[in-house]
Amino acid sequence: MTTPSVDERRTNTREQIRAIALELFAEQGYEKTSLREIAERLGVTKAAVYYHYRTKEEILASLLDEHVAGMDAIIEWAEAQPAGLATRRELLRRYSELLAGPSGSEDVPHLIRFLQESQTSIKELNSGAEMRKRFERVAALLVDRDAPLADQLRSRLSLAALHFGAFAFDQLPGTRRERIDAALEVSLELCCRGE
Amino acid sequence: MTTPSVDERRTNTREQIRAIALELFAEQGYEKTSLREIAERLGVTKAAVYYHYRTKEEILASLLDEHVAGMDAIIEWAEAQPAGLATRRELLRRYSELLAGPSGSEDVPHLIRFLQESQTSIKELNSGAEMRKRFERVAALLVDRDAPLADQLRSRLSLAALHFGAFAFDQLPGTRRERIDAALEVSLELCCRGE
DNA sequence: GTCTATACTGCGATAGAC
DNA sequence: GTCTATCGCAGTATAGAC
Repeated sequence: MTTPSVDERRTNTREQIRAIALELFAEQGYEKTSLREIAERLGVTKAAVYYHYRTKEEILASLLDEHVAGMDAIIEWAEAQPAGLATRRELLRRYSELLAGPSGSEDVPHLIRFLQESQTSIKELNSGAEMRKRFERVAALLVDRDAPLADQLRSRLSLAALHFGAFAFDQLPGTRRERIDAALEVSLELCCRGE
Repeated sequence: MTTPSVDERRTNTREQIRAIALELFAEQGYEKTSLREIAERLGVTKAAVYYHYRTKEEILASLLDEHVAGMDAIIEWAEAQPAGLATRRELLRRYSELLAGPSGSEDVPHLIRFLQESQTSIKELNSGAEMRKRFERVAALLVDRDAPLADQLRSRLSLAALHFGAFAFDQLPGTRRERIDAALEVSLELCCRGE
C-alpha cells in the first residue's frame, strides 16, 4: 500500500464534491447552496472546489449528465422496438427502474426531487435543455403524435407519476419500493389502457 | 379630478411591483430575478422598491397569499359538503376554474408555473408552508385517509394534472381553455372512478 | 496537480439625506 | 416617497505556494 495516486485522489475529490453538492442541492436548492458551503463540508476552500469544476453550473451539469445517460440507454432500446402497447409498458417499467436507482442509495431519488423542484434553475443550462429533450422523446414514444390532447396529457402525467413516486418520501406513506411500484401501476393505467 | 391621493399612488406602485415581479419570477425564477431588475423596469432604484416591500421574500409572499385565499374559499366550501363522489368532482371543477384565472389574463397560469418549477425557493417561506398545507387539505378531501397507496398517488396526480394543464403552454398544443378542459377530464378519471 | 490568498463584481439589505 | 452611500456575502477569477 503506497500513497494514493494522483488520479485516485482527483477522482475522489471530484466524486466527493458531486455527492455533497447533490445532497445540498436537493435539500435547499441550487441557488441557495453556496460554493463556500460545499467547500467547508469537504474541509477545503472555495477556490479548491473551483479547481475541480470551473463553475457552479458545471457541478450541476455533471449530475444531470449522469441521468441523461441512463435515459439515453432506455430511449435507444425503445426506438429499436416495434411501436405498440408492449413496448410502451416495458418502457415505463425500465424508466421506473432507472428512477429507483441502486437499492441502497438515495442518490437518484434526490436528483429526481431536485429536477422536479428546481426546474427554473435547470432550464437555462445546456444540460437542462438536453434533459428536457430526452423527456420529450420518452413522452413521444408513449403516445401517437396526433392523439387527442387528453392523451398527450396522460402520457406526460404517467411520467410525472413515476417521478413523484420516486421522491415523495414526506408526502406519501410506505417504503420507496412500495411507492415506486404503486407509481408504476398508476403510470401504466394512465398510458396503456387498451387502445 | 385632483391629484391622486397618497393611498392611490401607493397602491398603484405596489401593484406595479407585484405585476413586474410575477412576470420576471415566472420567466427566469425567483433567485435569478434581482431587485435592481424589478426597479429598473419601474424606472426607480432598488431602495425605492424596498420602501414598498421590506424584503424580496415579501413580494413573493404577497403573490402566494392571493392564491392561498382562492384555495381557502374552495376548501371551506368542500369541507361543509357531505363527503362523497359528487363533492370530489365539484371540488376538482372549482379548483380547475381557480387555476384558469380571469379569461384575459395569464397571471394565474404564470403563478402556477412558477409554483411548480420553483418549489425549492418557496418551500422555506412561511407563505410557501401555508400553500403546502392547503394543497394537502385538498388532496385529503379527494381520497380516504386509509385508502391504498396507489389511490393516494392518484389524488395528488389529479391535482398535478390540473396544474400542468394550466401552465404547459409550450409542451402541449391547443388553447389554454382546451388544455384546462382536457386536464379536468383526466383529473376526474384519476380521482373519481366509481368507488 | 492540488490547493490558498486575494480581489472583483453584483446581490439583498440598511441608514440617512432630501 | 425616493434617493445616495454603504455593508457583508455570493459566484467568479487569477497568481502563486507546495
